[in-house]
Amino acid sequence: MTRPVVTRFAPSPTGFLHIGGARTALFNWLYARGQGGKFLLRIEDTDRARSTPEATAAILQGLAWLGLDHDGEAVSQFERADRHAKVANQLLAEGKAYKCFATQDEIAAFREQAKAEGRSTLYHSPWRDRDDHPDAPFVVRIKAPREGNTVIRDKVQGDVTIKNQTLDDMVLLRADGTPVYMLAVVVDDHDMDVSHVIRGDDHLNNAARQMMIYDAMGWDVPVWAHIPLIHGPDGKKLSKRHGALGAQEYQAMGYPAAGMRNYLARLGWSHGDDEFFSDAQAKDWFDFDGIGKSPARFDTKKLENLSGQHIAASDDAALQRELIDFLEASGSDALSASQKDGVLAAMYCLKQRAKTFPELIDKASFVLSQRPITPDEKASKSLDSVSRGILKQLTPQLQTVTWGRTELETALNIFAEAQETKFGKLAAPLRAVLAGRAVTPSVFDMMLVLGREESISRIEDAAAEG
RNA sequence: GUCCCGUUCGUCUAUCGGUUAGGACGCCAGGUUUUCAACCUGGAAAGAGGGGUUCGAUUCCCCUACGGGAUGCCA
Repeated sequence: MTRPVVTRFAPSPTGFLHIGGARTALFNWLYARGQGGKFLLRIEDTDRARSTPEATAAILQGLAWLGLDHDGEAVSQFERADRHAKVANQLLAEGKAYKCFATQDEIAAFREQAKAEGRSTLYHSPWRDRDDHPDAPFVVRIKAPREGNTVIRDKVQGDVTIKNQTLDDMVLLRADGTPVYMLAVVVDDHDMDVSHVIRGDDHLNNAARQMMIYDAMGWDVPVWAHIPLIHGPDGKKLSKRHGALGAQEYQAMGYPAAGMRNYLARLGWSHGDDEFFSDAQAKDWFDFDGIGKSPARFDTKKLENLSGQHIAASDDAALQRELIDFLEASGSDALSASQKDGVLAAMYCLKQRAKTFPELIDKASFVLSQRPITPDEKASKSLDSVSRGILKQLTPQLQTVTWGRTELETALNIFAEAQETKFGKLAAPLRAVLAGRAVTPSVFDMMLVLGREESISRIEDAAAEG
């Protein structure tokens, strides 16, 4: 029996979209999209004290940037509290759960003592089998099995066996009647028809607890896939101390979303020796077998490399669009129409050597500069006297951005013909540019002008003058 | 404390009992290049430790060490 594939990403809105969360979302998205299933989003906002609308917005924004589109509306877990309570009460009515009147102080005291005596801190409520119900606040606890084993059939971790005696009668409903996370996830995942639960392996132990609820309700258990967490460069658990870790920070640093997706997918998952791949390939290849079991560290250098490859492989127009979006998001001055045109025209060449959008901007400085351009002193010093002279002479003409490969090729031909003259030496850098191997603001600006029809006579004049 | 998971070059990883342990990023050297970058060639670099099982272990089992997670009326 095969259920339609439904995955979900269920972050709690207590902060920005963590890079680890982003990867979890990506895995869920890749699997759903690869299997022709659905990818749902659920905001786990049952912790009213820590959940904020700002955090929800940040998470939504992060997912949007990464292009991880979800199906349907995002579900608010908090709004489903009544449904969760209903399930708890059903369990209560069926005798599968019970009211526990133990106070938090009592339990805390028990745990402390148990710890001091080196015993298990597992709390066994005396109310599990009592019928007398005092008129006092209570929580609803599930009756956990005390014998046998629970085996989590995990697609990543394999079969993990948990002894039921290590499971406690976990709380389902708090004293104030609100549902607890463990209950909420199970009910929501069931109600949302989630077929595959792909999440961090910090939930591996929880799966056994959650299975108690599935069993008690007679529901089908989803397929589990607990993926290892991402660690910081020092191998320790990821925390804010490691610096920029939110998806938004990486967006702000100018990494293209496609590169980020590729990098994140490759972190902890592999498909043979494939390193650089497209979304289509990732969706096609993604499987649980390729997921490693050990935590991976975030490596900015590799992210940069992959980002550079994605920028280079991007469609010019799409890249221009993304660049404009990036500038907009970063609050930079908007580009003028001619600057946009110039960037687009230059893209074929620019994209070959930028790893991030800021680098792309940097390489495009000759296009973005205000005309006329004042020759770069430092750059022109590296030219020989003749070239410098030409550059100086042509400076007034450095006011156009209408150029492209055709113009460059024209210029190259001119230089090739002038091989015997002093201009011959400029043919090399020109060829380098055409081969996509070199570009500098000064040289490019010269070329930009030299390639123009009306410049030819000037060049010839200059050549004649020697 | 108890329970669960993990451990291959610096990093991400391949290997599903027999390989000179492969690739990628990074690094080093050389080449190309009017700068930077890019590019080309080459190089250094790994099975945590100890026991088994086996003709043969990185691979299977056990122990130890180290790392991580869980043990909440947090998610």
